[in-house]
Amino acid sequence: MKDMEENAQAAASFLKGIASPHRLLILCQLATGEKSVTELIQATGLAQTSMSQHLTKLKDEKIVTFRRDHRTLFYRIDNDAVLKIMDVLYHEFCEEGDEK
Amino acid sequence: MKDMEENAQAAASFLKGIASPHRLLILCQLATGEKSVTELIQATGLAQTSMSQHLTKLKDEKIVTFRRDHRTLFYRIDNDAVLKIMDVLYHEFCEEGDEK
DNA sequence: TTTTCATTTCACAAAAACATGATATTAATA
DNA sequence: TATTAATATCATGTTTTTGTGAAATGAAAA
Repeated sequence: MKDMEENAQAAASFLKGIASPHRLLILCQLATGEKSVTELIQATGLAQTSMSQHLTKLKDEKIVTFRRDHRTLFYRIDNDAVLKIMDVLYHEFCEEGDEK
Repeated sequence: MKDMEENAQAAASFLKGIASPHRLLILCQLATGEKSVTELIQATGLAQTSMSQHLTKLKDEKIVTFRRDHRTLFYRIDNDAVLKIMDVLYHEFCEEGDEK
């Protein structure tokens, strides 16, 4: 095991990649399968530039990858940890588990 | 299920509560059991004021709680989701699963 | 009841994150 | 090859986070 501070730094950097309402929305869209940038823009209502920057951040953190088909880029989730975390978040924030 | 944007906002706010190297370090300390603020300061090397502000943020997000014993406050983790996420992070960033 | 200990709150500066508009790139089509 | 479609990059202003020093609070001990 490496130095705890380094681990914490790496883990925090990864978490910051997800810790944004807009990026979570993007990830929710991608959870159902790969999507083009245009599709993501339509589904989320984000501005084009903003979308592009969010995707860049997700790429930087190795959370998503993409493939090109002609002039369209299709993004997809490519990270097990993020899927597990999204599962936790789903149960915690998206299910109405409050009424017994 | 409520509105997706609201869920994303709530989940992101929660994630931001954890997405900091220093707060992860604090949470790692608390993972082994409750600790006083002074103990946390010693274990992490953070400045006193900074520690207090991080703890405030963790309290705001309902990630930790505390009890008072005389003039000492003992903090502890009080959130299932955060424990699950820490487990994922541990396997991803703190284990040397890269050799072999 | 004054002092001390443990901790929080306040005020402010520095750094990081975010959104937006303008421009660039890349691939395809006319 | 000039144009258009899909997307990325750049520059910039704003907001949010973070750290630090100074002052405040609250509970015990002297």
